[in-house]
Amino acid sequence: MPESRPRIVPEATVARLAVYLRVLAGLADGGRSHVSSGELASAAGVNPAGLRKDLSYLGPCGVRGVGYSVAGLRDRLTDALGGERSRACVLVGIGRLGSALADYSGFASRGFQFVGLLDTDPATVGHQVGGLTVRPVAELEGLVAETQATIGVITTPADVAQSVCDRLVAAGVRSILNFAPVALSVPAGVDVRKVDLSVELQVLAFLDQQRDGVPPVLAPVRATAQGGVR
Amino acid sequence: MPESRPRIVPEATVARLAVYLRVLAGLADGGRSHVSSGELASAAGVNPAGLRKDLSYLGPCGVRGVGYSVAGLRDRLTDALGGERSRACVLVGIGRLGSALADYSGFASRGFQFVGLLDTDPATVGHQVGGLTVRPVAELEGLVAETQATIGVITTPADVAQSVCDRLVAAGVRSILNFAPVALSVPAGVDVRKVDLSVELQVLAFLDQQRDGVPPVLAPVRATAQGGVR
DNA sequence: AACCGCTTGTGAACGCCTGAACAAAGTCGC
DNA sequence: GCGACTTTGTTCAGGCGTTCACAAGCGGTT
Ligand SMILES: NC(=O)c1ccc[n+]([C@@H]2O[C@H](COP(=O)([O-])OP(=O)(O)OC[C@H]3O[C@@H](n4cnc5c(N)ncnc54)[C@H](O)[C@@H]3O)[C@@H](O)[C@H]2O)c1
Ligand SMILES: NC(=O)c1ccc[n+]([C@@H]2O[C@H](COP(=O)([O-])OP(=O)(O)OC[C@H]3O[C@@H](n4cnc5c(N)ncnc54)[C@H](O)[C@@H]3O)[C@@H](O)[C@H]2O)c1
Repeated sequence: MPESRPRIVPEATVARLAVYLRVLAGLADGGRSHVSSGELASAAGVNPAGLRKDLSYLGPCGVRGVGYSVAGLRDRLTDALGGERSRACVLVGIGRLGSALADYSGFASRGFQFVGLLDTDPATVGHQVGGLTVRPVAELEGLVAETQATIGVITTPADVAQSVCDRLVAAGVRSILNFAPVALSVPAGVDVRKVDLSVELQVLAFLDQQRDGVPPVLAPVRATAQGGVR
Repeated sequence: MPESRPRIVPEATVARLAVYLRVLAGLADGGRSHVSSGELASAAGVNPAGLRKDLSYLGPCGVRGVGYSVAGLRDRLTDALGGERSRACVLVGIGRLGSALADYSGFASRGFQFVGLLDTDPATVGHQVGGLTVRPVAELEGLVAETQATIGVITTPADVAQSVCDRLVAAGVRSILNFAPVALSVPAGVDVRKVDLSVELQVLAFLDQQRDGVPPVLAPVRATAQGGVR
């Protein structure tokens, strides 16, 4: 059996692999059997050469002169990104954003299943959201242990996000997706990814201003003499 | 002395500047007058040297031996990231996610104001969300022209996201924040940033699997790293 | 069977960003 | 006023990621 080489995959590549996988799933539904790197790259919004390099981390996946087998590549990517098995997620903070996430069907189709919704607000606890009943946050530890959840999603206000994070980690969760606008500190061995929507808007505002303001005036300036007053 | 010329600022740095700005706002509310790069970096979840390098793109901002003036640096960052003026945003697709965004108060405090909410669903149009009335998507062009909105946020289903994007661009919007899981194609001069939550979960799943699969391989163990997009 | 067109896979150059060390500069104590 | 301490701003090197360009390989065709 040809052992697949466990090369190191850059994190940026992993994120793009997930995008390729989604595009491939759509192509498979459309009945396509083969696809070229150019077409796939176009649909994913990336450079064709970069896409081929990304896929090369998984070893040879395509057929030269033909392209990639849609179903074959899809399965390969699925396997590389964590396999078929469904991953249990707990969601803490069932407010406006948390409710939207809990109700979203797009996660389940990718193997991510919410197994617990937690909140402190008595007015929220007991409600049915996305087929689950919101439970009091006191049950967090028991829920994680019981369901073996590996992913925790934090959609609480910022001031309690760190304490929620600490409890999740202590309960055994090793992957956290954080929507609260704070930098969480976690022990080594725990991964945190942060989604910061305000930052996204602010970056857009900056790019907008830069475009109008002083566009490409001093792009290639390589002035090494920084001492002089400008 | 002439105003300091804006050097080329890497986009990754811009995103972090927005984070620093938020931390500084919190410190200012707390009454702090000065802060060191170490403390600020800790609160933002980055390396102190990297933070100083980021700030150096704006020219000298601090006082050696003392640190940074909280209010001074906050104002400087605010200016660098697009000024004080409030930016008008239109939100298309007032479903679960769109409603959560429209209702969120955290954007207004950073100068981003929703001036229009658009949807096609007759059951949604006319409803009051976040102080605004949802209007039919047919009014998109008129609304953008009238309000001079510069930012468009897309929270529609994926299959109509491209057409919505095209209409926004044609109406004059030059910055787009896209939550739909598709790669939007836009003409040059228009900036798109994409938020893809499924990808975030998939990356976490990959890291989780990698950790369990081949533990002793990864040399670079980062303590409290916070992912970025990058 | 051999050629030809097409597409993949990869090597190497380039540019960007990150992390650490060092020098400049300002303040506080005396 | 002066020294020493603190903290910034900058420079340097290293790693990572992206892009280009081309050789290698496969299918179809004659
Ligand atoms: N809604 C958005 O569009 C948006 C955008 C950007 C960032 N965010 C961030 O996402 C987070 C949630 O936003 P939201 O709009 O849903 O807020 P929200 O107030 O609607 O919801 C927060 C929920 O967390 C619950 N909660 C509070 N303390 C808790 C605790 N200790 N344990 C468990 N649950 C607790 C509250 O009861 C509430 O239901 C916030 O940090 C916010 O800054 C939201
Ligand atoms: N809800 C989530 O947690 C979540 C997570 C990840 C991604 N997303 C993505 O965000 C988008 C919205 O998600 P959602 O859960 O809010 O979906 P939703 O179905 O609740 O809302 C979509 C809204 O868009 C409106 N709409 C449809 N066609 C339109 C058009 N042509 N013009 C204007 N409005 C139109 C619909 O009437 C509806 O109100 C989807 O693309 C989804 O894939 C959502």
